[in-house]
Amino acid sequence: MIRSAAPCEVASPTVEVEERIGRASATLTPAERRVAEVVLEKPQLVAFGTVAELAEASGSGAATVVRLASKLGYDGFTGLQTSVQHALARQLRPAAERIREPAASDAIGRHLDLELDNVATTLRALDDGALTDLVQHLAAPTSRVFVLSGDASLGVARQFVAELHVLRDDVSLIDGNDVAVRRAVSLMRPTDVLVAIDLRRYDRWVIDTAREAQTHGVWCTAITDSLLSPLAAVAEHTFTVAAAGGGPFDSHVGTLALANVIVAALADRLRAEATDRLDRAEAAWRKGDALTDR
Amino acid sequence: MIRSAAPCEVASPTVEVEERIGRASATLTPAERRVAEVVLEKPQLVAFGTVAELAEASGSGAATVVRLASKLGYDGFTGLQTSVQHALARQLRPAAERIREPAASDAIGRHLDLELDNVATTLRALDDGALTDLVQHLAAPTSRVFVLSGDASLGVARQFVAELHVLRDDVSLIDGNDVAVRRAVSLMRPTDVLVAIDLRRYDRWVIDTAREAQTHGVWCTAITDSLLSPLAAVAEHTFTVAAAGGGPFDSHVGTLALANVIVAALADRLRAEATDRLDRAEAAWRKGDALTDR
DNA sequence: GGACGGATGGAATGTCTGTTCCACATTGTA
DNA sequence: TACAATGTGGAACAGACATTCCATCCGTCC
Repeated sequence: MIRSAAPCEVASPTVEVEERIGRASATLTPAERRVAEVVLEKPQLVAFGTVAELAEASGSGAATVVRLASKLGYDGFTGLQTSVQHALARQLRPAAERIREPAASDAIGRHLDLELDNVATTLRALDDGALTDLVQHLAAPTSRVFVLSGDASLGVARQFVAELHVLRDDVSLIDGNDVAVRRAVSLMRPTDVLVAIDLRRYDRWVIDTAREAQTHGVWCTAITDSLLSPLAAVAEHTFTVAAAGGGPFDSHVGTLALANVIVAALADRLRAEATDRLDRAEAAWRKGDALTDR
Repeated sequence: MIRSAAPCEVASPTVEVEERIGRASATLTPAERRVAEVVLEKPQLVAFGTVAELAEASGSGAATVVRLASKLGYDGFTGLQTSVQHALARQLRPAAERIREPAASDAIGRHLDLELDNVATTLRALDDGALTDLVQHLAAPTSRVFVLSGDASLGVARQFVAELHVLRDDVSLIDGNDVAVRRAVSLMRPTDVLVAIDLRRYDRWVIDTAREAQTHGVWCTAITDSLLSPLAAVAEHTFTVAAAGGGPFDSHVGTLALANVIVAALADRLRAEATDRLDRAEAAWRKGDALTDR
């Protein structure tokens, strides 16, 4: 049987160092061995710590630490530390960069990795408290919900609006020419809720509109690419999305995944009313025979 | 129902730092903002690097880096560095604790699993030959491209249309009332291309419209949930998508990922014309000062 | 039992890094 | 246009660090 030769390339934090320690383990003195054990068990201590800390953790002297590093073939402790740092950095790289290394296998696979990373990064960064707060505002029966989006994400925003609108009334997308947008904003009330969606290379009119809405006392949330986004400045909560694209455009897959979570959470909170609305829509479809299974 | 208070301790690489940057973002000077961007994008540089390196990476001086750290409330750069180190160390805690991540009993984790699966299933099922063929038809300069979508996926379809339209002319979404739709179909020609998007509980009008288009000799492609879909019957190629949703609606994350792949492939094939179109759009935006970085 | 060799940790040293201060540039304003 | 205020980076300074050297200790062999 030919076993695949260790396909798991993630490996432990310090492949390079482990190998050198294994190779030299026979020639290590007792004190050096204690240091080596700590290096293997707590790589962070090597990556972030100092010679003195590593010496204390292993119950030895600073000189022993440096001697071990030299014996392993490194240029002093600094060399060992650099090696461990590189290993750790490689392990926690956001996968978006990891992909470009292997000379891009097939196009579809590259997209797959990219989009998976977009979804994972976006949803892992999602703060539960902020989500709950947003949903609470979206669920308020007295509020009206407005969605504002840059041109690049307009389709996804429309998808978001459409699904929100199934769950509750008074959901609208702010869109159209300058006159229409300004009118819409001028009619906003402090009880209203705004969800603004825009990624870097921000549309100026979106930023301006969001700012204007905030001055009207509207409760704002931002879905954007960074906490340094101008949208974040006007928002109570900011949800950051990963949007690395394999083509000429940003990918809004992460944004849509986030939208799905928000919609699902809102549906959960509005269960009673939402199911009623869904049932009525269902009845209307059935009456008109609008849907079919085949 | 008492919601579990979501202890979810995973968090993103630098939750602490991110929060502080978001809070202070309004008071940051231009140079400080550049530094902050690097801090958010490359935490490793802060954790492993020095003030000088961070200064160079952000194109600013060492003093600015230290000032930013102080402004964020840290005790100098050292404090900022320590904070990032702690965050990174938490993130890469080996396997033992991270195994909980994919399991995920909380709502967000459930969505994460679902959406990852949607993307993976959809793109893994994507046939390279079919994709190439579709792109070839989409790239034909004599063809006109029509996109047809069920109501549930209309937003994603609009996103698809918008991006296609940046790459080439004559792309339109078939939408509107029955009269408008029938007129649009009646004017179709055998050289045209139709991409029909609809998932189970198919919209009858979408199926009918697609069939009608086919009788006009239009080259049809289906993006749907199954090869048994009625859309598949009229299509030259059928791309199946996974759309399991955590809420009351289907998730169109997989569909959007597929759309991204198609758009990217088309952009690749139309490189010359597409970049020209992108450049002209860019010039127009610049002239009107429509986009901004902050 | 004494002397030798290696191992070990403490202290001195020189380099590197973070911090602070100040002169210069840049922006906004009268 | 001139002035004021703020932003900004270079240079000096002080501290921390890795490194090296050396005295001490322990085990071993003669």
